[in-house]
Amino acid sequence: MGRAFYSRRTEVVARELLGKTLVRRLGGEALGGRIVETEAYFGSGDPASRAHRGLKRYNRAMFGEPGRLFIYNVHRYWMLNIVAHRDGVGAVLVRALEPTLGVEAMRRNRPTGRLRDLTRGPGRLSQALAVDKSLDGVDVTRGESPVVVLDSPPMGPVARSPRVGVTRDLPEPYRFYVEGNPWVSG
DNA sequence: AGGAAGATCTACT
DNA sequence: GTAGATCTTCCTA
Repeated sequence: MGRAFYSRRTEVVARELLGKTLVRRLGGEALGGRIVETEAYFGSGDPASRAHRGLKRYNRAMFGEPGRLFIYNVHRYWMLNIVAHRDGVGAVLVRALEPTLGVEAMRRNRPTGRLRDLTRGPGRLSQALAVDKSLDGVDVTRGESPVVVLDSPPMGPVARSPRVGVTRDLPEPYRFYVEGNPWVSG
């Protein structure tokens, strides 16, 4: 997907990323899968957002060019976001994948019994794809990047709900997911 | 230098 | 279904 795809309202991009294929290039292999769950986060008006209290060193990617990764830590995990906004500030948290590529390599990164637990949830997904802060700012619209997003056919009915785990949410629901998909968290 | 928060996960019961 | 671990970053002193 190109720059124009991400240069739209954050919630539109969050909705349209469902079904797309997220690919992580690692050691000559391609790992990843179909995006089945996302959330939209905004700028100063969003109390749950990392951008809420203004520009810091660690969140500068979120204020920048759409189509770049914004990686940030919570507890001991890394959250993978793609910067997406038209006016203001925003990013889309990728919360879950249905694994389709490099399953063996992902299991090496994140040993787990159940395939279902491989990429269900933002922390698990980042472990399986070996995502950490070093990928902050990577441009996913460039073909040679270590993370890219490929267009893919739609997957099924989309539902929305309040965002997961946030202490202070917005009145509108900003979580989007593919209804009934086993890799959706929660 | 130390404390607190946080968009989580695991391992119990 | 709930308690506790764990780590990066920020804030205050």
